[in-house]
Amino acid sequence: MRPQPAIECSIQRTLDLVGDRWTLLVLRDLFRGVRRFSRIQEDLGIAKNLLTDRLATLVDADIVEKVPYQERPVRHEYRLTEKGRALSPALLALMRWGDRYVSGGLAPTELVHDECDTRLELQPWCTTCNVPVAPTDISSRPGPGRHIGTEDTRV
Amino acid sequence: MRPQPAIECSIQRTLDLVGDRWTLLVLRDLFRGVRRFSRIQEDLGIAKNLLTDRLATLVDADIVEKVPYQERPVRHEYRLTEKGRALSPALLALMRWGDRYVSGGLAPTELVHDECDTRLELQPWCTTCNVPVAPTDISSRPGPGRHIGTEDTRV
DNA sequence: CCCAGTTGGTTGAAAATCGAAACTGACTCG
DNA sequence: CGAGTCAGTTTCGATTTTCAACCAACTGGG
Repeated sequence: MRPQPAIECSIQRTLDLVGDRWTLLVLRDLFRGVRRFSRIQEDLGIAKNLLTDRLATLVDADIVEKVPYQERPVRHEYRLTEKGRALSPALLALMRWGDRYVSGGLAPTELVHDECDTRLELQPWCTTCNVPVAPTDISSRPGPGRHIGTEDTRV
Repeated sequence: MRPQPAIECSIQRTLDLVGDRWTLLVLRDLFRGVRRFSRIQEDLGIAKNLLTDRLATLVDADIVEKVPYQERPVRHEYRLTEKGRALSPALLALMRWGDRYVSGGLAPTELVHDECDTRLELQPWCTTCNVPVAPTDISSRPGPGRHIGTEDTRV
């Protein structure tokens, strides 16, 4: 799919799967509970052949599963797998960025914590210290999955 | 750019700006410190005319700025603006997802907490309860920036 | 001065992808 | 029986992307 493969980078690998113009929007709809072919198609205005194709790719990648919601005629809906649900931080991050920089700070939709009804933020979280981490307290280093050439990794 | 506009959603608005096959990869390179036209072009294997076009769009959107790094001949490099840097949580989230689900848990690059040197996670965080929030404990509701129709917002 | 090389592009044609609309097939409901 | 729904598939013209060639402004070497 990607022309010059080579680079070992999880961002690239992720975008190879979900980084086209429609896929993340399809996933957003699934997160929102819009799970049926025709509803997604209507909602996004995506061409049906493309939706067919994108859903098949997502099912292949085990990000989405196709489950029957009725017999005769057999009809399916598309549900996020655990792998698919794990994309929620990415979608949330894109949404919060859009809220702030494209929608002028006025969120069209807010995501809230069920228990206390406050709007969610997205933060880097240290599982050892059990605290949120500010951008200034972050460093990067090559991991076990292979090194990528860098010059200046600081933003 | 989007065929059926209508829907008021910050994810869609964000993806209208950065949601094509190359733009997020270009931004990743800028985060990594790869800032010059030819270096980005080589690194990604993107066609030059597309890179020209994508960079111009990013500059237009004030996500990237073009700054001269030498006179005679005048040569420019591309740098993230504050708006561009604010996309880091989104790229981080995509990276962590790729680490876990595409790279088999072996991160090519890790981001670590300076103080304790452990790898960071990126999680929705409730600033009221002061706890990380699982996807299943999230609801959505219309915000001040306009309503979008929803049925069942549960994941 | 001339020549090769680097950087940051532009141009144009071929190939791949996308979008809109028409069509299909399995079934239900009246 | 006929109309309608859902989930697609097929077709084909329009748009995008890729690939390769070209260009302009300058540098440094001889």
